[in-house]
Amino acid sequence: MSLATDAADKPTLYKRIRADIEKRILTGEWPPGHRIPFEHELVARYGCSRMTVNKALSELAQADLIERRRRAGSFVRRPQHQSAVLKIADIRAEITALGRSYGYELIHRKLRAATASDRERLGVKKAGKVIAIACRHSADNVPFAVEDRLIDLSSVPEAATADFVREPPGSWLLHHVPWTEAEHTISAVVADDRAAEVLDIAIGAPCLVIDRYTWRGPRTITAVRLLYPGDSHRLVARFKGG
Amino acid sequence: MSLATDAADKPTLYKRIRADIEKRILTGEWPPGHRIPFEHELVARYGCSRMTVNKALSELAQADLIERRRRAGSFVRRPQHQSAVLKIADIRAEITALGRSYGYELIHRKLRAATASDRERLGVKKAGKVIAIACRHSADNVPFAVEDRLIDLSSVPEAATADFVREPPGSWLLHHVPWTEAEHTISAVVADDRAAEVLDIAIGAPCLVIDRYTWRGPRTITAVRLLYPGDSHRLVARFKGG
DNA sequence: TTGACTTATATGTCTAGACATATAATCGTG
DNA sequence: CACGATTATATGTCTAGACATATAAGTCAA
Repeated sequence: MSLATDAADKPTLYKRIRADIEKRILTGEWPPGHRIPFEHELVARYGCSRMTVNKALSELAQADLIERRRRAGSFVRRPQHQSAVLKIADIRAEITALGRSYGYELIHRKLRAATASDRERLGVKKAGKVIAIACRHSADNVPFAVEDRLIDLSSVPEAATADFVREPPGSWLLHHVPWTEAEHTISAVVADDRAAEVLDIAIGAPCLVIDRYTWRGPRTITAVRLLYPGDSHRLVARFKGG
Repeated sequence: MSLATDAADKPTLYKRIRADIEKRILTGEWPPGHRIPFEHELVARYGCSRMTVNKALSELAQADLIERRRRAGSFVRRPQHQSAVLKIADIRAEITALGRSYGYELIHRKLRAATASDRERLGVKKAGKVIAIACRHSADNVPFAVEDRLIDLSSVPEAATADFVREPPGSWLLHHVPWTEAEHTISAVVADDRAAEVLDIAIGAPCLVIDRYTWRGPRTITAVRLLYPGDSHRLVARFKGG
């Protein structure tokens, strides 16, 4: 028999320290505001060097589980209910993850000079060209979401050469634009006649709306509105405690 | 003069290394998949020890900006659009932050033995007592949200002694229960007659729903449903890039 | 009491090494 | 060519120190 004696091969020491402290916080044994043992105390308790406990504490601080204050010590932070991690999966991934077949359909694609309302929606001042796209995503041939998108061509000139007939613009952008930042706004509306027709639902049915605004550095990339039938779609946000 | 040659007191070295790399990723100079210089190369470039560049790279890895692979190197990860930080503020804080006056009203509070549907909603198997609460939050005396909550008394026995007449249950729990985890589910519905009456909106108006399920370790704490008039409330989730 | 000054101390950062370990790449062999 | 064994190497973890620095706490004078 090899050397895996008991539980799994123990993780590294700093991870064990980190997990020990995390457990005491999670169970409430060390409530918010509680002062965690000083580094030199943990050094004594675990018989290791200060750098090792420092690494454990630094990671806990980066995860917002504790707060470190010079000369004072490290303290358990109070839970941040107001901050949760929202998973907004790529639509294709979301549908295939459910074991359903993904379908995509371009409704229209238009290249045009940015109108005033385009500029407002993209948050840019200068005139320029944009691509306006409407398309539909479906699962097992049932409409799943309708997408309404604007791409700023001055930020993504390559987009002019893509026709978006086979590949959804979201996936195309993901593969052609480097790292981006994004902001999502979630709201609820009732389906108007156009949405009702495209999604094959009743006029007045509740819909979940995600408006996603994406940019890189100071440059706007794209603004997109996704409309989901309210009874078939939910967003799940999980609080991240480490 | 010491060795701080140019600009202001530069941040610490590892932070500068981290920022340098981050910038190249953000601008797209190093696209997803690109191999970041090896630690020993960065050591040479910055003239520091390996621990210093290791700390910079470890933090970038913890922030999911890069991926580290033994023997292979460190690589820029592709943007994780599917993960965003959702701010779900405390309702009182949210309203007062808008400069409006906060109002709270208890509609009913009932202590009872858990019914089958209570147990299902809380995700517990054993019978026990619960508190069921309905209340309303308002801004400048206009209904803002209606709250429907279940508290598991076997997890939070002290809740039996709180009347929730002045203090909303969310805020009470925040101050009486240690660290918790939570899961939020967001969906859209139309107002039924009861919701329409409490929120003073039309029947059939769109509403945003947040279902929050909170627990600590294995113990369920509370399940709450918040219903917001769809035209007056939005959730904002910002992509966290580090 | 209050404000200015001093001191003690916990964290923040860094070094120049060390050994461990996973794995990409290479080499041999059937 | 296929596949197993070997090797090289980049990262992972750790040490025993060092000095820097912010700041809580104490000291002292106005």
